[in-house]
Amino acid sequence: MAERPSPPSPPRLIDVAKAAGVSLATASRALTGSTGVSAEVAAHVQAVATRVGYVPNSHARALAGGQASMVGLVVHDVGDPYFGEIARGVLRETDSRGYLALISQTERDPRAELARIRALRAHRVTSIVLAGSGYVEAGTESDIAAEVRSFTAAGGRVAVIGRHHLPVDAVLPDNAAGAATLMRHLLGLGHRRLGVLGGPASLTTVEDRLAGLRTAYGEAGLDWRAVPVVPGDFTREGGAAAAARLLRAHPGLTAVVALNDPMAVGALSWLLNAGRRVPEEISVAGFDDVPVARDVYPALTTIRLPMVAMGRQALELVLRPPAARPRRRRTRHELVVRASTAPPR
Amino acid sequence: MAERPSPPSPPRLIDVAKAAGVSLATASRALTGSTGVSAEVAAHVQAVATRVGYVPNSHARALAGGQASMVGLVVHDVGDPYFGEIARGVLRETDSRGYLALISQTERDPRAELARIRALRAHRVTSIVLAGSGYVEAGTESDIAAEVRSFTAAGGRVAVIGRHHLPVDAVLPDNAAGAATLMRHLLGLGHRRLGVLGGPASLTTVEDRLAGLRTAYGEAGLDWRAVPVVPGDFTREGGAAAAARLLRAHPGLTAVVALNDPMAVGALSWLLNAGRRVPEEISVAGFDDVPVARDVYPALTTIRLPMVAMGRQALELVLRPPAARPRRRRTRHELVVRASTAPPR
DNA sequence: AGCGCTTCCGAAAGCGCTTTCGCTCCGCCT
DNA sequence: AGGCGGAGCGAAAGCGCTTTCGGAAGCGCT
Repeated sequence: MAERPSPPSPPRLIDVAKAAGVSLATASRALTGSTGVSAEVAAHVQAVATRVGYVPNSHARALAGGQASMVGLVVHDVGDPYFGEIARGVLRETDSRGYLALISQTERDPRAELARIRALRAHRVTSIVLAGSGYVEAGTESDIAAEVRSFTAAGGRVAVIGRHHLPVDAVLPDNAAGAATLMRHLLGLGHRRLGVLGGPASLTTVEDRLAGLRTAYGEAGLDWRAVPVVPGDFTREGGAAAAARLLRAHPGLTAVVALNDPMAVGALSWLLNAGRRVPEEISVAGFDDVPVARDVYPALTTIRLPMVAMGRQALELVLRPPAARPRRRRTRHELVVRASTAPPR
Repeated sequence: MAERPSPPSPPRLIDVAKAAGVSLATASRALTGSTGVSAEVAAHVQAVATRVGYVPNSHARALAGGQASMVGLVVHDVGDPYFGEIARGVLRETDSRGYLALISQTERDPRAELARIRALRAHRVTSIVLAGSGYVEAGTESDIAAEVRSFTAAGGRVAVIGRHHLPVDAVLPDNAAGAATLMRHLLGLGHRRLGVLGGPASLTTVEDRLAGLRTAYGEAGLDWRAVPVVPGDFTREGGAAAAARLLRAHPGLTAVVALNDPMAVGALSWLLNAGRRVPEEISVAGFDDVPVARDVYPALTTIRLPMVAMGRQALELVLRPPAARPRRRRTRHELVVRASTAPPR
C-alpha cells in the first residue's frame, strides 16, 4: 500500500516568517500589531501571511498568554424563544467584537448547568454568561455558586441574566414590578377570580413574579391565599397541562396569568380546544413578550422584556473589567395590552 | 500601595501529579483514560484531581495533539425559529457527546459567513456545520466554496444543512418534493389563482422550493408563468411587506404560498389587518412547520421539516470520519394541513 | 537460577505561539 | 571623533499538555 499523502498541514507562523525573510518573533509582532516592528516590515509580513493563507492557531495563542477570544453562554434551551432572543443579542455583540461564543444548553437540568460551566472552564473561557434558571434547590445551586465563586476567584468573569442569587454582575428585569403591573391591569379590568400558571418552584424568576402578583393583588384589598397557583414548567406543553388542571379544579375563573409566554400560549391552545372563548369567557396574560405573542390567537397581553438588549448588556458586562462590587443592570419592562384580556362578563 | 495578591492560578496537571506522588506522564494517562496505568493509580490520581479542583487546559490539550473538542455552527440568526430548532438539535448532540459548540450568526450576510468560517478555523475547530443560506451570488459563494475546500483539504470536516452546492456531507430536506406536495394540496382544494412569497434569490433553498411549486403546477396543465412571485426575505416583516405588494398587484388571488413559515405568519398578520378573512377569502400556506405555525391564527398549513433531527444528523455526519464521497442524508417531510387553507369560494 | 516478556511508570521532546532579553546598527550630542 | 541611547530585530524560554521512548520491576518459563 502506498503511503497516502498526508493532508497539507496549515501554515504556521514560522512558515510565514521564513517566507517573509524575518524571524519568528518579528512575524509574531507584525501580526499581533504590537510595537517593535517597522511599519514596512509589518506590512510585508502581513501581506505574506494573507498570501499563504495563514490562520493563527488560537490554542497556541491562548497558551502562550494571549487573550482567549471566546465567551461562554449557558441557556436552558436555544429553541425556546426567550433564550433564542437572548442568544441573538449575545451573538450580535460577540460577532461584532471578534469574539466567538461557546453555547450550551442545560435542558433545565441544574446538574447539567454545573457540568457546562466546568466544560467552559476547561476551555479556558474567561467570561461566562449564565441565562435563565437561578435554581434555589438544595444542593445544586450551592454547587453552582461554589463553582462560580471559584471561577471568579481565579480571575474569571461571570454575568447572569434574570437571577440574583449569585454575587456577580447581573442583568435583571424587574420581575416583581412587571408582574404587579400585569396584575393591576387585570384587576383594573374587573377580574377578581384569577388563577396562575406558575413555573418551576426552584427558579428565582418564579419567586419574583409571584411576589409581584401577590403584592398587587393584596394592594387591592384581596386575599392572595384564595388565588390558585398550579405549577408549570415554562413550556408550551406544560402550560396547556397546567391550564387543564387549573380550570378543571376552578371552572369559575375569569382570568389566568401564565408566568411566561410559552405557557400562556399552551393555555390558549387548551382553552380554545376546550371550547372556551378568549377573552370573552376568560382572559389570558403572559410574560416576556416573545415574538410569537403577537401572532397567536388571540394576540397575547403580556409584559415585554427587552431580551435582545439583555443579551447584549450581559455580554458587555462580562467583557468589562470587574468592578469592586457586582454591577446590577435593571432593564425596563412594559405592559403590552393585546386581545387576550378583556373585562369579565 | 501594597501589591495585590495575585489571583490563585488554577491547578495544573503537574500540581495534581505532585499531590498524587506520580509523574506528569502518569497523571496525564490517568486522566485521559489511556492505557499504561494501573487501575489503582488511575483512580488515585483522579481522586486527587477532583479534590484539588483540577480542570484541564483545553488549549494545551489541543496544542499537544489531543482532539479539539469543539465544533462550529454557523446560522443566519439563532432567534429565527428554524435555526433555533436546528441549533437545539446540534446542541443536544454536542452536549451529550462532551463537545462544546461555537456558534455564530451571519445575519444573512454572505461576507459575514466567510468571516465566521475563518474565525472558526483560527480556533482550530475541525468540524463545522453550516446551516441555512447556500448563496449562489457571484463572488461570495465561490469565496465560501474556496474556503471550505481549503478547510477540508487541511483535514477539516464540514456538513451543511439545506444547501447542496458544496462538495461536503449534507443533510437535505427534499425542498422540491415538499413544495410540490404543498402545491398539489392547494390545487386539490381547487385553487387556480395563486401567488408566491419568494425568498432571497440567492438561496438554493428558494430555487428548489420554487422548482417544486412549478413542477406540480405544470403537472396540472397550468401555466406557471401566470403565477406572480414576489421576492421576500424569509422574515416575518418581509412576509407582511411582500404580501402587501402581492395582493395590491393581484387582488383576485385565492391562495398565497410563502416559502417559509415566518413569511406566512407575516402574510397572515397583514391579511387580517387588511380585513381579509383567512381561509374563507384567501388561503395561506407556509413551509418548515416551525413551532409557532400551529399557534397562529388561523393555524398554518405547512410542510413539516424535522429540524431538530436535521441538526443532530448534521453533527453526527461532521463528527464521523470522512467518506470517500460526500454523504447526503435526505430528510423526510410531511404535509401538515391546518386551518389556513380551504377551498376557494 | 537465568532468560525474555509484559506491565507500569518517568524523562523529555515538542505542539505553535507570545514575550522577555539582549544584540546590533544607526543617528545624535558633546 | 568618540560615546550614548533608542529603535528594530533575533534567540530562546516557556505556556500546559500528550506522547513517544526507555528503564525498572514483576512474571512465567526452561
